[in-house]
Amino acid sequence: MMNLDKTLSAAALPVHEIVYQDLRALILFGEFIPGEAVTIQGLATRLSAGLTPVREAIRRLTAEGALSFNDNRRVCVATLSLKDLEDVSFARQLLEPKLIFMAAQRITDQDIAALITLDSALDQAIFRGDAPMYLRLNYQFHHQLYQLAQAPILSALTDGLWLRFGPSLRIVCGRLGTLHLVDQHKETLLALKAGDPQAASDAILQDVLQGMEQIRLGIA
Amino acid sequence: MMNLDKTLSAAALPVHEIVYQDLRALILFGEFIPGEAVTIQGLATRLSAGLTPVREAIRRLTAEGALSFNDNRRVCVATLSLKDLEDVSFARQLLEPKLIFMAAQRITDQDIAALITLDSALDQAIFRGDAPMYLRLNYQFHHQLYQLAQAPILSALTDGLWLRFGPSLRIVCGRLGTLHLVDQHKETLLALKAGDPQAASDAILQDVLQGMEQIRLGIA
DNA sequence: CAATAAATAATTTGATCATATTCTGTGCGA
DNA sequence: TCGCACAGAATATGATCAAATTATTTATTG
Repeated sequence: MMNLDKTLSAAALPVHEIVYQDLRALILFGEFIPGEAVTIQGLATRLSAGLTPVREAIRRLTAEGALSFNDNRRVCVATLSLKDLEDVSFARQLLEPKLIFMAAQRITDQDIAALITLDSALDQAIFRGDAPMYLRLNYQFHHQLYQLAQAPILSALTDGLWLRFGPSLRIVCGRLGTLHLVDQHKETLLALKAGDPQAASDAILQDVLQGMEQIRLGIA
Repeated sequence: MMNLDKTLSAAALPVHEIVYQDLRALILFGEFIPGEAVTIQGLATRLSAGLTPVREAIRRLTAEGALSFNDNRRVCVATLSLKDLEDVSFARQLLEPKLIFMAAQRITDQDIAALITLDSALDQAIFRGDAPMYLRLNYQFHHQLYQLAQAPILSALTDGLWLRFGPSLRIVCGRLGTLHLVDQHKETLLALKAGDPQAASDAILQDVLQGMEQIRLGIA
């Protein structure tokens, strides 16, 4: 007989996978402060899991640069220096336009419609001043495009960069609010609708530059 | 009293760290075949470690793309499709020249001397047909340059790419031998000695292109 | 009877946890 | 200031359970 869990709840993921995703979201969407210490026990309690799965999730996120493993064997949320931010920015400027160019070549009208819906919700979140929701939706907007590019390795690299500046984004929003936020999503969507990969690529580059500049202002 | 292990054997690293480094080297230097299954228990036995540290190392390397986590919850050495190779190649072409440009700006005569020594040993390994040694030294040559760039994030990204094509490199050497191998290390070293970052950057780009092309021939 | 398919048993492997050990930093007292 | 003891935290092991694969047996069909 077919396992009901698999059909209903997506796949019955291992606990270490669930913990990873939860912890990833916590870091990505600003539940932690850069430099904040995290303990295995603390996370196990917070996420209702055992020590081993938490340990595995921590190692994964350490490999991705979201957490840092100190000499003391303690783990803390990675901090982002200005120099680090420049490196992240450099990498995003190279990778993200390429991904969006590829995505634009295979995107369907249905995909575009979904992105428009997402972008509307994003605008509303900004208007409401809902920073956590803004962070989630903005990430989703970009992440969807990465997936459309059908380039797993480049997507993984670019996705991983978000973990580096995720915690700092929180500070940006907290300090400056959300109303001032601007993006190039409208321009990107127009280019996608027009079937113009180069224009979409250019628009995203501007979006990346704006985003990175906002973080620079926030952490400076 | 100070711990003697720390002064003598570098730092008394945790087992999970040692296992990670060992396993990383095994993957990077061709001890595994792409697609080969790895078991937790098998690695624990092979590396004389417990299950938990091995598990942690596996999660780290999975996050880096060296291993892949299947739906079966089994883990195997990642394979590299031609499409994947193109993506890796694209990323290396963008990242590596930048790193070497930065390295060239801060490199010392002492650093250059060390690289020359390394490159000589590399030539000898090629001449002897010692493929494993060639793989190690070639990686070291590039890795040293990454470190000189003083850009931890870009270095980590670029370093991680080696894990993607490491296992395939082995096949290249095994199938084609080492004697035909060519690189642009001499040109790179000349540019470094001349204090010309752009020339060093260009030389490394050629080296990357050659290297990626060799893999393309190997896995095609 | 042979061949294929289905069911079941055995083995391997992964996931998780409880527990013991080791490490790190800190505060106390000499 | 130095050394020692203690508390908190990370580390590591092995046991136990669950899932999946493989091997074996049984049943069925042409």
